[in-house]
Amino acid sequence: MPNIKEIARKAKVSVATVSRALNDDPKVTEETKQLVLKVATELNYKPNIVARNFAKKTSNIIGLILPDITDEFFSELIKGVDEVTYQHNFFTMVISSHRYLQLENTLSSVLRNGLLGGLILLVPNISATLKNILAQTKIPFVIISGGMSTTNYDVVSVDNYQGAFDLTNYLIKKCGYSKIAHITGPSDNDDAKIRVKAFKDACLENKITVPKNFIVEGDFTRESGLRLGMELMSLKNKPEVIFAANDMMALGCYDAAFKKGLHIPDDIAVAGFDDIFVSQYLNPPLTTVRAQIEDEGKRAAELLIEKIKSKISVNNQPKKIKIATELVIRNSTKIIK
Amino acid sequence: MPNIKEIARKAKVSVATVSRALNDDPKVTEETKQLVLKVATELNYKPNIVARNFAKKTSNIIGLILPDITDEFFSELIKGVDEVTYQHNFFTMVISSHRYLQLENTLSSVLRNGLLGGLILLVPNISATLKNILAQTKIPFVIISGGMSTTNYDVVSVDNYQGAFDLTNYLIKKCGYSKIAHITGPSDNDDAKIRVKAFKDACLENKITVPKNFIVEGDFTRESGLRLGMELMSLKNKPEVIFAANDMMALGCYDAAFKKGLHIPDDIAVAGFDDIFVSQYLNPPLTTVRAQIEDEGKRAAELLIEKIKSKISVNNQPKKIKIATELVIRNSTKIIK
DNA sequence: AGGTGCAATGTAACCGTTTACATTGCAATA
DNA sequence: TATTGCAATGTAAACGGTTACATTGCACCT
Repeated sequence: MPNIKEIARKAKVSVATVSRALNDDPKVTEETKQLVLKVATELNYKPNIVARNFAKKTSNIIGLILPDITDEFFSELIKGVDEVTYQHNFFTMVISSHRYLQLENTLSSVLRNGLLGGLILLVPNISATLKNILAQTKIPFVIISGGMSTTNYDVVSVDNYQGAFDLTNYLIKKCGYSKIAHITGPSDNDDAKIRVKAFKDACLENKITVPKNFIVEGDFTRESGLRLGMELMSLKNKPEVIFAANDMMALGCYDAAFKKGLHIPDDIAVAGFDDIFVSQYLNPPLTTVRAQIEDEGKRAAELLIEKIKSKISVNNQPKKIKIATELVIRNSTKIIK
Repeated sequence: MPNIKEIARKAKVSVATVSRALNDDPKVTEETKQLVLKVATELNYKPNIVARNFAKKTSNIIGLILPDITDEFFSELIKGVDEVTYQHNFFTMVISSHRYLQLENTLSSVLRNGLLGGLILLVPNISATLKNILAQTKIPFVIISGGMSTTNYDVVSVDNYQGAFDLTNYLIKKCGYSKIAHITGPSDNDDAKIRVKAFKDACLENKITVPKNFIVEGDFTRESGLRLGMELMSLKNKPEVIFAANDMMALGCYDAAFKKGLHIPDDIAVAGFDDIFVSQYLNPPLTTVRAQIEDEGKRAAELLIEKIKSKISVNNQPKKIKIATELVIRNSTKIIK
């Protein structure tokens, strides 16, 4: 396995010159650069990245920390991240936080062992301990999270507010629904929180009053959608439409409607958020909100690499990137007015 | 950032002793080991993994090379791989081969730059150039691929044969279908090839003759399923059931049936392979074959780590691991006899 | 007591690359 | 011609570990 020493010998120059030539240092003559490159090619030389990272005390590996659960978004996200990192000669390392409690451990060791040149962190919210850990680290990072509230960080997030607002607004203004319920996500999840907020704001703006028992807390699972959907459909004065904070819970509502013998959208309408792959194939197809997840990954990676390359990040205004959403109207809701 | 030199100073021992203590070398006294560990903890020491990998000329990073396309399996696969690697103190690096032509390039540089300690390679088939590259590499690898034909490699694969055979057999023996068609995957895809083989064998064993025009080649996309489904359904003597080589093409057949005004399963039955998430929600739910993809990732990672740790792999008999499949019977097929 | 063997620890080379600093040699200048 | 300055290249230290080899000192043997 050839190294720069060998190239240096063959090209009759010093290792420093070889290193400089290979790194396009302007201080080396075009002539010697060509010579070095020629010899390197002849020897089929490949730089030892570990040695380089070690010497430079940097790394061209970007860590992508994912929550424990498997999610169909992840492969899109990973694809987006990897595409950008690859273009910039970086690598993508996927790290699942295997138990949530271990996230902090995993993180604090991974951040300090020199392996990573940057970090993309996908988290449901930013805990105090997490803040602590992030405060101590020197390597640049970007957070993918619903909450933009996290004022001091660079954050990429789906535009939950716009998406949920548009959908709610559509249900009220275009469809004519006035009895409208919402199944929220977990109360500690930033995405979920913002969707509730947008839902409430849209109702308020349209002068729709929402009874307390029309807003119920789920946990993004299908089971919770089923359970809470049953509850809502069992009310004496039941809603005309249920807006579930994600498609998975909307799916649970389909199950609930089936159990109650209710027809969607005639007896009860349902809408979701995410536009997971299955949604278009449901019977009826689900009205929902779509976000470009692959794009989210790309934007996060671009932002991170920008930070890595220009180390001025520190005192800069933190960047907030929102991934636009798009209303996807299908047949689980209808125009009733 | 503390390093072993600092620990050595504080503990009044040499760096060699520190290194040994941290690596659980039996040659160091329990007493000094405890002392070193105590000091290390006090200093909140984290080993520099890059330096270690560099010194040992090994790496605890496992590369997972994925094809360009986004697939819902990938996140399951990644999860399985990462879970195992994590348990063994390895990391998982995901590398998408961004254009198929670049796979060879990506690979040959990645294999030689010292970054990876092992490789899991997901490929539709093993080309000659790929064989060449793999022949030259020193680092251990495992292939995830449909074809077990690849005799000289360690391979983990879904048991395509058993799955396709069982399904075909079920359609004939249990359901009583005798006019049975098959939409294959791409002819250069090993998984697809084995599924066809199993389909034919099962038909043969049950003395069912399949007309030539009942076996048509798709490319695993929904569009090809639609197109070929239309073709098959337009035949004068059309099949009673279509076995599509994956669920995506089965989905296309649903579209085709809808266009032709045919009812599934009464006018035409459909079966698939993979049991993707959407299949259970189709109308009617799809009869198909399921494989444990996460398990596939785990097995591949386990096998690879075993190879890495015991470097005797070379002259050993190559390991062939098959991931069992399971018949999933739903309502897109029915018993007609 | 002196020698032997071995367990515990220390010393220093080494991994491949980068880079601060030193050196060289040539062109421009007085 | 001697001096200066700078561009090109060279020398060697440094990065943080691991490990071959050297050293130490103690227990055991004769």
